[in-house]
Formats: sequence, structure tokens, C-alpha cells
Amino acid sequence: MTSAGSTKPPPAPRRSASARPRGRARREVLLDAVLQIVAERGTDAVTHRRVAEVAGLPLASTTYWFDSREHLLTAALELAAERDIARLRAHVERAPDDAEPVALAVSAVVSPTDPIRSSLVTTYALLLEAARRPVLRDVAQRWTAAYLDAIGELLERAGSRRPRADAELLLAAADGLLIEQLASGHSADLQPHLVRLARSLIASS
Amino acid sequence: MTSAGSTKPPPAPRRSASARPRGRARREVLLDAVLQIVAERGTDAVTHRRVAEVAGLPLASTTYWFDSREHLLTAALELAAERDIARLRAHVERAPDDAEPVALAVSAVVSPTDPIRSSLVTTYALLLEAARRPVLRDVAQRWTAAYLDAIGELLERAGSRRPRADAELLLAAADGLLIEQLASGHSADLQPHLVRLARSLIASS
DNA sequence: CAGGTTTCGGTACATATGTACCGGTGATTG
DNA sequence: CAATCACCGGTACATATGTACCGAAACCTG
Repeated sequence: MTSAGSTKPPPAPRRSASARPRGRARREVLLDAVLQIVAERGTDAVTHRRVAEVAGLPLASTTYWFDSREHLLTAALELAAERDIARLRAHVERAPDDAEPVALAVSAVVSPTDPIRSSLVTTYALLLEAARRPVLRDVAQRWTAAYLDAIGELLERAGSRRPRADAELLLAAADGLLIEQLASGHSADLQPHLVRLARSLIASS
Repeated sequence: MTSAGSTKPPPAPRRSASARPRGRARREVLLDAVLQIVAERGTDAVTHRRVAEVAGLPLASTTYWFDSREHLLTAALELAAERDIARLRAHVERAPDDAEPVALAVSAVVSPTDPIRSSLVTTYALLLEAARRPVLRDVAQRWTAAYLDAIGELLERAGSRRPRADAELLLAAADGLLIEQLASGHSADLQPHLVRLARSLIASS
């Protein structure tokens, strides 16, 4: 359904006019709107008008803060990466020191509690975009590097002899399973499978 | 701009007018064009005009064979899945009976010889589309099911006690590694890592 | 070969979209 | 207090795009 009806009945996803963010805060509100649209309808659906509408801001605000549609997309994806890396770090640091390292590593990647679920499509959309736009490769690389560092350290603590290689396989398996879940629409707890994988990798080194 | 671009160097992907396919063959030519466009520029870039241009056919041919843009995309995904499944089956059947099952399973998934490389982006882009369009889910499910069947059988032959679960992890890891390669632009032989993973899964069951 | 049906392909048109323009405005600074 | 400047937001416009239309051509079918 195109959101634009013949007349404009108040679709009112827009925040109250009094709370309208101003100044630089607007930038982030716009990027949030982009991320939401990407998650719900894909990158195709990211248009200036839709972004402005979802953000509850006038059309021109998108062109004021971002030169072009491409700029809008890349900035949004950078923000997503940044946030997810922060989430990852927090998840690891928040854990008690005596936490089981393998379980911790797995839960950092596929966390049923954290609300990464809705942003997963966005995540993988970014990775795919990076395949086509070299500008995004840096972001994509830092992103996976952050994961590999965190997981690698945990696996090493769990007794892995080649933490980096094991981390790569564990992360890859998690990504693959998640993508398959997204595509099939199923949802099951992936943690047991990934824990088994991690344990068998560590054991057979 | 519809014909040969004035500034553009001869893109000439268009087949000679005499060889212009007619009838139902046209359908497949159009879908090939869609797949090529998705691979090179993403699903955003799939427009009726571009598809027609790449296929070397008039604009109206796209609307004649496909009701809508969405129909064009879903049909293209079905074609890609169908072809890849055929490729997979051929790969497995072509192998000698005494081939090492684990190596065979791995090479079926990440084959350095077959030209799936260029179509990988397309594959994953369409899987992501399936996350958003339920119409595509059937196709996506048959696709992965075909892989799981083939790999599972090989892993069982290699001594796995839970071939299905192991196949799921192996396939997921392959997907994850491939996506990361696409995103980072790197390319290395993934087979050794996946062989190690498969062997350790089998060993630790 | 005649009639009918499918396919073809040029064209038209309403809409969606990117983006520029420009007068306004409100906060900050001197 | 007034000048300034970053910021705001309505509007305009050229282009891209989806899609319908319709006469012509090719292809059957009898």
C-alpha cells in the first residue's frame, strides 16, 4: 500500500509537533527512519518523502542534512553498525566474569533478548550493499572485525587453540542460520546448535 | 537514451536484432536480464526499462510477459533457484562413487570451479527479499532443502550421526563465509576451513 | 489460404521521485 | 537589542518510472 492516499487522513506515525527535534538531533531521527524503512520494505523503499514522513519532518529536511539518497543510505548503515558494535561490547562486558565463555560468545551473536531481531534484515542488507559499494566496505569490515575480536577472545578463554579461525566459523554459521531463518520465516532457538558447533571446534583442535 | 547511449561506450549487451528471441523464449531472456541487473546494481535497479534494455527487447515486452515489477522479481528468483539446484545435483552426481564425501559436500557448497561466484550476490539478495515477501518463501525453502538433502546424505556417508543437523551447520557456515567475502571484497579458498568444520562435527558426535 | 489468436512494439500519460530554490525564523552572539 | 547565521519548510520542476493502449505482425488452425 502506498502510504499516500487520495486525501491525507492522519496516518500520524509522526511525533507530536511540539516534540519535533531540532538541530543536529534531526539527523539521527532521519537515519532512524531510514533504518526502519529498510527493515520493513527494503532499500528500494527509501525515498526522501517516505523518510521525511516516517520521521515526522518536512521533505526538505532530508536534503538539508544529506546531499543525496545515497548519502542517506550510507549514513544510516554506518549508524546501524556503530550501534550494533556498542551493543555487542556491552553484552560482553555486562556478563559476570565467571560466565561460561562459549555460551557467552554464542549469546553475543544470536541474542534472543536483545532487540537485534528487527534490525537483522538491515544488517544483511548492508553487507550486501557493501558488495556493490566499496564505500561501505570499511564499515562492513570494522563490523565483522568487532565480532571476531570479541568472539575470538571468548573462545580462547574457553580453550580454543585457534581462536580466530574458530571465531570466523562460528560467526559465519550464526549469520547463515539467521539468514535462513529470515528467508524461511521460521524461528527457533539457534543457541544450542551453535554451542555444539563451538564445542566441537574447540575439542577437535 | 533508450538506444545506444550517446556518451556511453558500446555497452552492446543487446543481441543482434536478427537473433531476437520470440515467443516464450523471451520470458527467459528477460529473467536473465533481471538476474544480471540484480547482481550488478541490486534489486533497486530492476526497472521495466532497464530490463528491456539489457535484454535487447522493447519496453512493452516486460509488461507483456510479466504483470508487474514484483512478478518480474519473483519469477527471476525462481529461475535462479531452479538453475542452482540443477547445478548442485549435477555436481554431486558427476562425482566418482569413491569420492571423499566430506570434500564432495564442501565443494558442492563453495565450488571454486563453477561460475556461481557472479550470481552469489543475486542469491543472497533474493533470500533477503524472501524475508519481506512471503511469496518467495516457498522458493527459498525448496532451495535450502535441496542443499540440505544433498549435503546431509554425503555427511551420513562420511559417518555423521546427525547428518541433518550437521548439514545445517555446514551450509550456514558456508553462507556466512561467502557473504563476508562478498562484503569485504576479499577472496580466499574457503574449502579447508569448511572441511575442518565438517570433520570436527562428525568426530564430536 | 482465410480467419482468428497470440505476440509484438511504439507511444502516451499519470504519478512518484530527486533535488533545487527561497523566503522565513529563532537562537546566539557581540 | 539587533545582527547574523545555521536551520527550517513550503513549493516548484524536470526526470524516471509503471503501466495502459492499440495497431501491426507473426503464428496457428482449420
